[in-house]
Amino acid sequence: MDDIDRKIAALLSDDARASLAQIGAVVGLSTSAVNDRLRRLIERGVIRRMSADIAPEAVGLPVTGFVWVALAPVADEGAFRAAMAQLPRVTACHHVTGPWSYLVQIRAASLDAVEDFLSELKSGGWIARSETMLALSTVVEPPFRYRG
Amino acid sequence: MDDIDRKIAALLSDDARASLAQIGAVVGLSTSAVNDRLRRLIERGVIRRMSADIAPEAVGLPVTGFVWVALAPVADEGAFRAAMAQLPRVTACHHVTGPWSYLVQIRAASLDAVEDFLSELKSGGWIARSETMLALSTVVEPPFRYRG
DNA sequence: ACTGAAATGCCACCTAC
DNA sequence: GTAGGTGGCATTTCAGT
Repeated sequence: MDDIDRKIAALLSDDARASLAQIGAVVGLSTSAVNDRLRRLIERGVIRRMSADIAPEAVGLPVTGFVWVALAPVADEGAFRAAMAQLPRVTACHHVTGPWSYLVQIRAASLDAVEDFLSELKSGGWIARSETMLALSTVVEPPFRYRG
Repeated sequence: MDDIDRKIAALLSDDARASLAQIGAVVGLSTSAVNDRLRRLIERGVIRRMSADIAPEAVGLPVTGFVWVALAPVADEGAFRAAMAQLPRVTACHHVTGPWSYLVQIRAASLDAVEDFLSELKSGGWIARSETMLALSTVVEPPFRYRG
């Protein structure tokens, strides 16, 4: 993992369809050398996937919500995590420091859909308490992976 | 934007390097038809970019931080937003409802780097108050775009 | 670990329908 | 939207440094 590997990672982060020749021209390596490095970057898990970044509004998901979750004392934390990982509307879920256990970020079609999500959480019996915030506008946003 | 377009978006979200023929086989369309649709999806901004998803730890950025920001009353909000958009360590920045103005999400090399980021924010004169939380572990994470 | 060249195969594009 | 032909790359491989 040297500077050239990092440069390749940054280039492909910007354009996953860049050819080996194009990358080579930028980093000053032959296509073969770039091919070798790319193979290793994928094998070692440095590059997880090549993904199209979809505009969420364009697929009917204009609402971004942040849900603070305090888990119920009896909750099966593993099951909670598995459930979050499976839901396509959950774009992020972190165990965090501070007064709350988890921060869950979602994309939703509407405020009604946000409410439905909260109902699902509650009916699952996982949460003791929650607090929801909505994004009014977005300055920087990570790529959005549309999982259907 | 019909079901087939959404299917194409989801497929490319999973694998940006899928060929027109592969996509066509799944959605039941000829390569030409897929090509037309793909062109339109990109033109209309539904597909923003094709991007490699990089493992942040692999490029030396293992720490995820959430910084809640209350802007100073005199702060130039436009300048703040421009600054956030420019910083490569800022992975997300949203204007949010609730007691705080902004939620800024960062990736950092270490806790020291998080502290440096907060110092920068304060020295910029933008913020009145802030609160920082750290991710202890991550269940779901959006793709990470490595901007060098 | 990288170069350079050669070959194979595939892919996107175009035309015609 | 389909089907088919074509030209051009991109990836891959290999021998050599």
